[in-house]
Amino acid sequence: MERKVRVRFAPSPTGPLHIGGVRTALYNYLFTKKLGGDMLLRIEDTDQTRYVPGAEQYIIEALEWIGIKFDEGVHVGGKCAPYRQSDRKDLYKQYADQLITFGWAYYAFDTAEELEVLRKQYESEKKNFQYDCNTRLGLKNSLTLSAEETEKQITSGNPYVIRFKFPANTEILVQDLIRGDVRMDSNLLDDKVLFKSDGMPTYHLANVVDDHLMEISHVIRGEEWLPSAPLHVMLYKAFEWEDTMPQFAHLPLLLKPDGNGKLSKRDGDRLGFPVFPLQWQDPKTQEISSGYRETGYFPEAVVNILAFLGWNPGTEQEMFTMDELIQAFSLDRISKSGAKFDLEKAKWFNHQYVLQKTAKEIAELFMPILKDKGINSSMEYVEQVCSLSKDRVNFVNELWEQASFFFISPDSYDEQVVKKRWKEDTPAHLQKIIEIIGNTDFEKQILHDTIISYIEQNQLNMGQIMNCLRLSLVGAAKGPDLFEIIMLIGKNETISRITKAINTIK
RNA sequence: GGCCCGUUCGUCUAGCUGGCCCAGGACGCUAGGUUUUCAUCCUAGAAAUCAGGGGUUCGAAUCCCCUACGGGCUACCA
Repeated sequence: MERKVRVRFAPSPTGPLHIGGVRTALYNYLFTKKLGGDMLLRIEDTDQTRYVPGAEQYIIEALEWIGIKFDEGVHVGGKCAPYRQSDRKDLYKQYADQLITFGWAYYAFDTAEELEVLRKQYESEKKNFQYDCNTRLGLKNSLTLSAEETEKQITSGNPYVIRFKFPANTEILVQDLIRGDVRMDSNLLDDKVLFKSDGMPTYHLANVVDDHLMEISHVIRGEEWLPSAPLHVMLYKAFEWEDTMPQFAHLPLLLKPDGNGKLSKRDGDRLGFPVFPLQWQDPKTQEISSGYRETGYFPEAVVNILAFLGWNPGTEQEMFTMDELIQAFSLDRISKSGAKFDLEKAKWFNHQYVLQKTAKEIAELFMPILKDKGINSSMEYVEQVCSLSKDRVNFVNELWEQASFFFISPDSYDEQVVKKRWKEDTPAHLQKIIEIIGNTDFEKQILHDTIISYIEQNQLNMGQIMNCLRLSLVGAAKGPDLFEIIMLIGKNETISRITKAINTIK
């Protein structure tokens, strides 16, 4: 049976979406679009205690920035609406009840405190407590209580949860598109809570019910879900939805570049690179975490970086547009082991995109930064500056550091260069050059030739004069072609800067 | 502790159906070249005894087993 490909990205609004989540969304997107399928955004907010205001909006904005388009979802609607689990709350109970009716689940009345005591007790005996087929018969639930007692507990308003009843002695097979067949022994699995005492389903129930109702064909998610995949498989079986059970693909995790462990939200800016797509301010602590967007990464670059963290096309091509990625993507080229984020490579990718963009595109992004610095240059001028300088930076916001001299005369001069190049007779020669510039046609080639011939005629050291001239105009030994700079800043400014240098240095 | 997943240059990885691999590419690094500067760019180089040990085989990074290490999960969180 050919089924329409439908995937979903289903984050919890517990804070800013972390970059690993963005990658998961991206892989889902690439996969489904390659196959002409649908992409849905579902918000899994079944844990009211962890709800963070603004997080949902953040997720939507981040995904939009990165360039992932949704066919259905909280923000765009669709035939399976609503797409927010809290708005679907009333829907889940009947499914939990259905499971109970058919003996796949049971009510449990043990309080969190009671279970905690049990866990402590087991721990002190170096054992591990688990609510499972070995222990459930000794606990307070509808399996051990009589029907009347169970009924009484429920009607009297005592809090209860609904747990999945894992069958004993069963081997559960999870067929993973990335990892192959994974088998687990049902005796080792615990009876997970499906329905909480607050009337909300847990992830496991809501996830399976919604994926079924939304006709999801493939579940592509992080590897942290692999251990609970057997439960999900069993739920499909219990609901008799096996025919349309989605195929699973568990993605390798994104690891911390230093040390070990998976990259977490907590890592923040400790590692020198953002872990969030967009900047985020914690509504409670006001603490700000940097984002890729604000740091200066292009969304295309982030997509390219993320795509290569755990996947590769099998060719030598490294630069990919979103469309190219969609064409090239396939699940079987995803690696199995976790990937560490490489900051240097990330910068290199961004640099490649700076290179690719036109001076005009870069200028448009540089303009606001200039405004911030109090510079009011024309677009034409900024564009020319960018055309000369953009290849030298990884990020647009590094342009100021690299090209500020195009806008303001240097206030200081690199001491190293002064020490090495600025000699007794330098001012006199520069004075001559001022004259040359003043009296020669203000044209790049002519100016160049005239100054060079001056140097040659006087048998001067080329580097000496040229470097001092550069020092006067730029303030340091950096920047593009000297004559390009002169042409751009103009005759008067050039002369005034040289004069200023002569009067200032030494 | 238990269960599950993983392990090729510092990093991302190619290699998956065994010989073309004394392991290829990219980032980074080093050295040259271009640029009279810096950066870009170009070229070259160092860099993995394919986690270790056993098999299978004429032949293994590639197949099997064991061990070690790393990671994930083990909540009325997702």
